[in-house]
Amino acid sequence: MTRPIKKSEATCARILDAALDMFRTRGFEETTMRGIAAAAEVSLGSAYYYFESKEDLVMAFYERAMEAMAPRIEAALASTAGFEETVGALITVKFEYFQPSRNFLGALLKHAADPRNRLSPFSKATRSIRERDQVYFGRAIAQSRDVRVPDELSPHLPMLLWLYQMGLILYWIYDRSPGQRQTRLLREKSLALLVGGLKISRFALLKPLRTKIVELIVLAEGGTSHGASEDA
Amino acid sequence: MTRPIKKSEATCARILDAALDMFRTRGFEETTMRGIAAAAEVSLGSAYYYFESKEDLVMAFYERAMEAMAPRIEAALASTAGFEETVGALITVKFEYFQPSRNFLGALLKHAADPRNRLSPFSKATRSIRERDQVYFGRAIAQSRDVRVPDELSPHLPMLLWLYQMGLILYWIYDRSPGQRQTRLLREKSLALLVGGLKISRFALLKPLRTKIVELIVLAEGGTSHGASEDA
DNA sequence: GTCTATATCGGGATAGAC
DNA sequence: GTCTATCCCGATATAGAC
Repeated sequence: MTRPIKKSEATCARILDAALDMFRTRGFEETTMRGIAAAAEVSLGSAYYYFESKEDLVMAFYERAMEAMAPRIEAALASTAGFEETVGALITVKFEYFQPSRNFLGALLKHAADPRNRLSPFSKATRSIRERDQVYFGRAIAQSRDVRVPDELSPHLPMLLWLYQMGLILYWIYDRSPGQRQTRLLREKSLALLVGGLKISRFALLKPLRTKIVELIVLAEGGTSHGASEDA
Repeated sequence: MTRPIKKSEATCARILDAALDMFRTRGFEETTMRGIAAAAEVSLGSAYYYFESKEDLVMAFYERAMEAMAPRIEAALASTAGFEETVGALITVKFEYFQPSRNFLGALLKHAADPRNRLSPFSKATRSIRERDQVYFGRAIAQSRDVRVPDELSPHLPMLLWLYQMGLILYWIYDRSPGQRQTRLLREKSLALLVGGLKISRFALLKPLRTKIVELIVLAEGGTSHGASEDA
């Protein structure tokens, strides 16, 4: 209790390290709990003592990833570049960090569509991670001088940008072009188009369209579990 | 051989019926092959004799669904209503048909995001089903008199409408509002907005924007496995 | 050709002994 | 806290009844 490093912590870390390593190299499905236990030199039962399920190990992976990316994200936000560059940089951090785990993420995103699945980026369990990431986009918007977002749209924009990022990541995971060139192109072109759209979204002429779009966004958000009201 | 109804067909149908029933009531993961065999009153071996895997039973479900919906879809296309109504009717057929299987579809869509998974609506295995459905949307476009789609956009529109439909279905599956009211609202409003967008997409003023969007669509299609070139 | 019974394997998860 | 033994399930394989 008094010592900072207990034996149990070391065991726990050893299991997690072994798991993440195998997840990265072999993927999620291919990695077995028996394999993890063997690599960590503990029994199967011990592995389950520390992590209730294979999914729990994935949650730990998410947490670690967000922690590791935080300083790089701060660096991206600290630069004085324009809005498009800053958002592009935020997204690039993710792509670079997840590059070695691309296959693993692929296996994970099988569960992505189901917000009831703990591992889904839309689940309650991943909520804090998701919100932390959306706050980064919010800061990019707040500090940008070259793009002024209409007031009705701005409360939704962090979420929308995050969603856009998730779409890109999904595309990237299944992109089979060499070096995922296709995703890079799509990322650049779509971001330019998106920022262009935001810039003209203030035009008075577009007011009715804008209103309808915001209505739709509010409506869509209302039906999700991570919206304002949580239960049902 | 000569008799229309062979014993094997009856057995096969019994297994499929039992499976679909259990899928609907209990969900995909919770339904076991042993359970299916027991409900169909055949041995486990027999179940595997007719269906190579649990996934095969799901494929049979898809096939059945498309067959069952075909006449209703034809009826929707036969009406002389406008474009928005016709597309709305096409989509409504799906919602009504899949209503009793909503939970089951939820379990399925765990695999949806992975185009390499056979059960994914984006997979090679489901390709013919997907294309058949897209053709329906193509017919709705072709016969519509109130909406003229720009030439650059029209080859992509059946796919885009199908994708839009899939998005709505995904939303619907996880919609927890009573009677999935939320989805109905979203469906109506988004379709109106979409058709409105299509109508103004012909304006000469929007030509540069249109070009960029089409470029983006072509780019995105190029990276998918169900695009023009199939392998890699 | 149709079907049963049964054995086997790999893998996630759990119970209970120590 | 750790391990062994066990269970369940999907999947495969096989031998043989009819």
